[in-house]
This record gives sequence, structure tokens and C-alpha cells, in this order.
Amino acid sequence: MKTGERREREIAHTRIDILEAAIVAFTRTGLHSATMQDIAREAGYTAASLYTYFKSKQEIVDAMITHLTDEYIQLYDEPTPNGLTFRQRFELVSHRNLELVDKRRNVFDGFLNEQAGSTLCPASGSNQAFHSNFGRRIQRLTKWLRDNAAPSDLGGNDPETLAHLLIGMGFGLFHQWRASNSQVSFVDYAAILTDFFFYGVSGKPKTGARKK
Amino acid sequence: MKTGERREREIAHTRIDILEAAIVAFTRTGLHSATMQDIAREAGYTAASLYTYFKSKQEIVDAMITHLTDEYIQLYDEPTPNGLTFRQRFELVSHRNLELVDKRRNVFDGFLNEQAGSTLCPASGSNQAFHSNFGRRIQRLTKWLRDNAAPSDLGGNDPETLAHLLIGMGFGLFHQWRASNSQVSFVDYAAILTDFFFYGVSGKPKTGARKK
Amino acid sequence: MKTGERREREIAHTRIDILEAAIVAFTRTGLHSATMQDIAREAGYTAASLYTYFKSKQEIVDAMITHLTDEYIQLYDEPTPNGLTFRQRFELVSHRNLELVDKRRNVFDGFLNEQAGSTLCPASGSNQAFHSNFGRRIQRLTKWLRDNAAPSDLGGNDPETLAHLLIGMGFGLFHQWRASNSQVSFVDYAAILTDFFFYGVSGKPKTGARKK
Amino acid sequence: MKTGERREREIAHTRIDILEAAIVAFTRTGLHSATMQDIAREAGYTAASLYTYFKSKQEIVDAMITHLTDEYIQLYDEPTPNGLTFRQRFELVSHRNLELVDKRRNVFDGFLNEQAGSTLCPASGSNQAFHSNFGRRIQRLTKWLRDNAAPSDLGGNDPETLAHLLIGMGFGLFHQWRASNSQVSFVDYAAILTDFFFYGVSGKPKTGARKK
DNA sequence: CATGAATGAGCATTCATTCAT
DNA sequence: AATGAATGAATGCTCATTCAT
Repeated sequence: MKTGERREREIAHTRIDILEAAIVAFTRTGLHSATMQDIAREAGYTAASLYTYFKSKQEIVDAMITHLTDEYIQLYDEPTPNGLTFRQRFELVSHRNLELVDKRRNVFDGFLNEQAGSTLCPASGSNQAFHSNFGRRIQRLTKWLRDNAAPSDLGGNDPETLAHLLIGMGFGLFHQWRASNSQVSFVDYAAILTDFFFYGVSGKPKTGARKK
Repeated sequence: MKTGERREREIAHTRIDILEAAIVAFTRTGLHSATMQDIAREAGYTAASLYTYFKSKQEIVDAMITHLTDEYIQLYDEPTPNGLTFRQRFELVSHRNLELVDKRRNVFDGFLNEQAGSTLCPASGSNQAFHSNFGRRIQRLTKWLRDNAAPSDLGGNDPETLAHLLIGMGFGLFHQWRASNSQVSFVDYAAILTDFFFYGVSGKPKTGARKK
Repeated sequence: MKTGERREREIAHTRIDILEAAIVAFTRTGLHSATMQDIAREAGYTAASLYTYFKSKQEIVDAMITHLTDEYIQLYDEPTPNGLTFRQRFELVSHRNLELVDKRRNVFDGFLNEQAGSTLCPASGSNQAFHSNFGRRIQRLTKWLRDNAAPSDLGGNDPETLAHLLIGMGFGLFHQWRASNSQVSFVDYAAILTDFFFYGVSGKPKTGARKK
Repeated sequence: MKTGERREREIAHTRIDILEAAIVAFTRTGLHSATMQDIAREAGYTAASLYTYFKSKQEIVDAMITHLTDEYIQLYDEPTPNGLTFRQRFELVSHRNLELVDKRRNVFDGFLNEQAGSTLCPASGSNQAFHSNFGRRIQRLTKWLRDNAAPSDLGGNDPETLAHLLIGMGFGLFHQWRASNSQVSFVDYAAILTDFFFYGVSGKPKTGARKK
């Protein structure tokens, strides 16, 4: 007889399976167009069964967004080698970041397609979940900047503003990558992102004046 | 009896009216949630009447996106005073840009809410319209950079990449603006955008070393 | 072009048609079992069309109950010949009453079947409508008793109590009639009802003591 | 190891427990709205377990109706003191009757609410159970009248008709009682019922004229 | 025997779209 | 040209019932 604990673990596992299936289904068909049947089919269940694990479609959507956000946030919790400069840490984390986006590229494709395709279309209640989760991303990145950069490293810029700029830049580069259809991995954009983040269009100073 | 030309002008006018109504309806209720009746009510017609001017709801959505993109693109066609430096021209255009976003803020709110809320949800094939229109924005901005900046102004960066970064940054700042609930106008972010675009976090060089 | 008034009349007419169809459907299949499709089929529409005239299934149910109650109440508003004794008026109205039940026998069959079949099963919101409409029946009958009987005619009994007893007796007799499968019309029970109402089991006094 | 007999007794006991739970569940939520889970929860089982004791939900409903009817019928089998007049016996049995209704008031509330609320809604074939059980009530009351009343006591009325009238009157009074929200016990209506049963609205003859 | 899990069969409701007037 | 009315096609969700454990 399974212990309650074990059962709970199984349920949690099934929930994750369903969420991953939902990601696939939503990514393929769109957040709104994807039906419970689509998700169920992808997960290997019938639509009715999903209600054993989630109360409603909305709950699945919300949990999925939170799931993706959790995954993103964990990225900043992974340890980094000691003794790196801020710029080196930045590049490392950017690399991880783009790596994750690459892994989840379909999700963002969906995002670009639907969102852009629509350019607008606030559903009903999902917004809540998205909003708070977008906020969580911003906050985690903001905290990372505060923890890893000296104020002088940020040129006196507000870390929260920089977080918004960075996430926006990520979207922009992602779009270019997808549009280019090139074979390069998205992580290769980390260098561009880093350079631009530190120096903008003016580029790294050529003179040796940057001693410190 | 109206001439064919006059009729055509009237039809074109009605189409624009409907598109503006659609923007309001979609912005209020969401791209997917907004029904033909919602749009019709906003436009002062009945749902059935919309079919006189558009073949389907999708066509309205597509036309609306194109309409908004046209509006955006025109922004770059407005004349600018002569004798400005690149940075001055950049700031001026950024200002116009954010001004337009401010005017259409509800549209972008919708975008952030629904899209982000969903983070994904590609309709079915409609995305085509978005995609091509997003591309048009990128292209126009890219062209503007090419026309207005000397290669050295861009630090050797690819104008198209910069266009992607800029549009992404715009989204990021817009989100911060909306989340902050402050009374500042969005156009005030033009300075931040400009500074960051030119120097990244390192900021404008303080020393006179940048003579040349 | 139809005037608004004429349109309204048409809508009202269609609503009644649907209610009558609903009575048939509900009577045949049961209040809960009958689907919107059942009602629509009976009314010659599709299920979707019913929503043009009613907001929900519940609204149809409520309107139907009210419709039936209205019909019942009107029965007491029809004029009666002058110069009748209370007993004569009572018998006349009873006659009309049973006549209506006869006409609507299927409705009451449904009532007996489902209700009895279940003997209990308070749905969800329909109760409200039923309750208030059952109350309306009681009140109208109570008023009729007050208007048509001198207190001495009622032997000092509370008219409202008598109304409850009468309606209950009607149900009881109806059940007997349906169970007996006899060819007699239900209106023939009016005499039994009247005799019992006036004298109970003791029956009409045999002596001529019932002068004036 | 339990003997087959003992097991059978246990099963029968569990069945009764489930039926009582069903009464509570149906009474609370309605015959149709109450789900197997509702019943199971009330009975301290899971829905699946109910199928060990009953073949289907319908079987539970039917058994429950029969259970309630059995309880009602037993009422007439309880001994009554000797030497009472018919009227005294009638009043005694009426008292017991209303007492039972009082005890089961929720059941009848459900009846009034749902049934009346619907006024119709025959399930599908379940009605059979109700019908036959309603008939059993009538028959038992009819038999009681035959056993306890001399033909003259009934004024020559058909006992079966009287049984229908009485049960109907009971429903009518019950409704009044519930609607009045008064603190009186329902058994207090026994006097009204008795008086009306014997004399109708004309009331007990005041004069001694009713000799012979 | 009890049950967690799974499911098939339905059902009310919505909505883009058509068409006669 | 405008619209009231009608509808086909979906969709989320519920629930009685089954079955392996």
C-alpha cells in the first residue's frame, strides 16, 4: 500500500507531465485555441482525467506559466565560480539564460506568434498569472544585479530598469534569431547581448584608459 | 448617385472606423475574447454588417495589425530638422516612438496582459499577419538606422540587430512604466533609452578623453 | 418594415411557442433530463436559437412555471353568473380547475412521476420559481375564498388553510384518476371534491335542517 | 470467518446506512444534483464503494424511496389502544403520521422544492419506483380505513378516494406549515386535518340535530 | 472489500458566419 | 447597405461507472 507521501509524489509528477504536455499543446495550437482534449491527447490522458489533477483549464494555464517561471528563476540560483568579474558573471548568466530560451524555444515561438500575431488580446484571468510571473522574472533579475554588481558597475542605473531592458533585449534578439533561420545556437547571441549591455553602440573603449 | 470612386472612399473610411472600433474592443476584452458583436457595438453596427466590409474576423484582426503597423512606420517618415547629430535625431525619433506607444498604450497593455499572460497562444494561421508586421517594424527601424547613422555611430553593430534590441528595449521599458503606475509620461523614458543605447551601463564617458 | 411593436409581439409569441414546447419536452423527459436540444427539437428550432429568446435553460424553466401559473390564476378571473350560492360558485370554479388540470394532465403526470419518482430532489435554482409560483396559486385561491364565501360558509376556517387543503386534495384526486385509467373525465371528480369540501366524510345532512 | 448469514446481515446494515446517507444528500442537494460522491461522502465511503452495495445510482434512489415508504407503512401496524372511537383512532394515526413527516421534514422540503420547483421532471424509468411506492402508501391507508371505519363512518365514500384525499391534504398542510415558518410542531395540524376530514367546512354540527 | 484513477457519454452555452428581408 | 434571426461547430466541464491494485 502506498504511503500518502508516495502518492503525493506521484500526483506531483503527473501534474508536471500534464504541464509539459500543456506547453507542447499550447505552443503548437495557441493558448486559447488549444483545447483540453489537445492537452490530454498530448499527455496520454482523456480530457476528463485532467480534472483529476487540475480544477480547470485556467488552473493548468496558470500552473504552466508558474512552472516555466520557476525554471527560469532557478537559473540564477545555480552556483557560479568564484573570482569572476561582474562582466564575466554577466556573460555566464546570460549564456544560461539564452540556453534555457533555446530549450524552450517553442514556447517563445508561440509567444511571438500568438502575441505578435494578435499584438493584443488580454484573455480573461490568465493575465493575473502572467503578470505576477513576469514580475517574478524581473525581480529575480533585479536581485541578481544588486547582488552581483557594484553600483559603479551599473553606471548608476536603476537595477530594475536594467532588468526590464535586459529582458526586452532578450525578446528582441530571440526574434531575430528565429527570423534568421540560421544554424547558430541562440547562446551565441550572449556575446552581442553582453557587449551591448556594457557599452551600447559606442562599443568597448579602444584606449587602455579602462584600467581601474 | 455616388460615383464608384466616392463609394470606394466611403468604404475605406468605414473600414478604418471598424478597425479603430476593433482596437478598442480587442484592447478592452482581449483579442480572443472580443466577439464580433463587441466590435460591432463599438463601431455602431451590428455584427452582420461587419461582413459587408471584412470577410471574416481574422481579416479584421489582420487589417488592424497592419493598420497599427502603418501608423508606426509613418513615424519615421515625418521630417526631422536638419543639422542634428545622430544622437539628437535618435532621441527625437525615440520620443515620437514612445509618444505613439503612449497614445496606444491600451493596445500594448492588452499585448502585455494577454500575450504575456499567456506567454504563448498562437492562434492558428493568423500569426502570419503579426509576423510580417513585426518584420515591417524591424525593417523600417533598420532602414532608419542605416539612413541616419554613420557606421561609426553604430560602433560597427549590425543595424538589424540594433533594431531588434531597440524594439525589445521599448517593450521592456513599457512594462516597467505600466507596472510603476507613476504619473510620468512614457516619453520621459526616451532619455533612459537613448543613454543606454549609446553607452550601455558604462554611461557617457565623464572625461574629455572622448575627443577626437 | 416592421414596427418595433410588431416585432415585440412576434418575439413574445415565439417565447410562448418555446415555453409550450418546453412543457412538452419537460413533461416527456423530465425537468432535468430534458436537454436544450429536446426543447429546441420540439419547438422546431436548434438549441442555439433558443438563446435568442431566453438567456438560459433556467430562464426557460422559470418562465414556463410562471406561464402555467398565470394560466391557472386566470381561471379565477373569468366571470361567473350572478345569483349563485357559494356552493354553486365553488362547484363551478372546481369544474374549471379540474378542466385545466385535465388539459395539462401531462404536466401533472410529469409532476407525479418525477416528483414522486424521486420524492425529493430540490434542483438548484428552479425552486425559487416554483416556490413563488406555488405561493401565487395558494394566494389566488385564498383570495377567491375570501371574495366568494361568507365567514360562515367556511365554518370559521382560515381561508389560506382551506386553500392548501384544496390544492392538496386536487393532487390526491388527480393521482387517483390517473391510476384508475378509467374513461371518466377528470372534471367528474368535481362533485366528489365539492361534497367532501363541504361536509367531509359525514356527508350532506339528510334532514331538511339546512334551510337558509 | 463470518458465516454467510452474518455477512448478509452486515451487508443489509451497510445498505441502510447508505440509504440514510442518501436521504441526507438528496435532501440537501436535490435528487438530481446529488452525486454519488455526495452520497458516499455522507456515508463515509468513496463513490466506488457504493457499487459494492448497489448496482447503480438509480437503485439507491429506488431503495431509498422504498425505505421511506416502509417506514411510513409501519406506522399503521403499530398497535392502538382498544375501545377508541373511529374518530379517536383517526386522530391518533394522523398524529403519528404528521410526526413522521415532521421527522422527515427535510425529505418533504426537498420534495416541495425540487418537485414543485420543477412541477414536472420525470427522470426516465425510475418513476416506476415512486409510482409503486406512492401506491403502497395509498393502499395501506385504504386498508386502514376499511379495517377501522364502519361504512357509515365514511359516509358511504370510497375508502380509496378518501385515502387519496387524505394524503393530498397532508401535502397541502405540510406546505402551509413550511411556508408559515411558525414554531408550532406539524403534529398540531392533526386537529385541523381531523376536523376537516369529518365535517369539511361546515364544521361539527353544533345542535344535537345529528342524532341518529 | 475499499479505493484511486480513468473515462465515455453528455450538456449548457458561445460565437463566427449566413441569409432572407 | 443593414440587420434580425438562425445555426453548425466547438468547448469546458460533470458525473456515473469501471477496474486494477
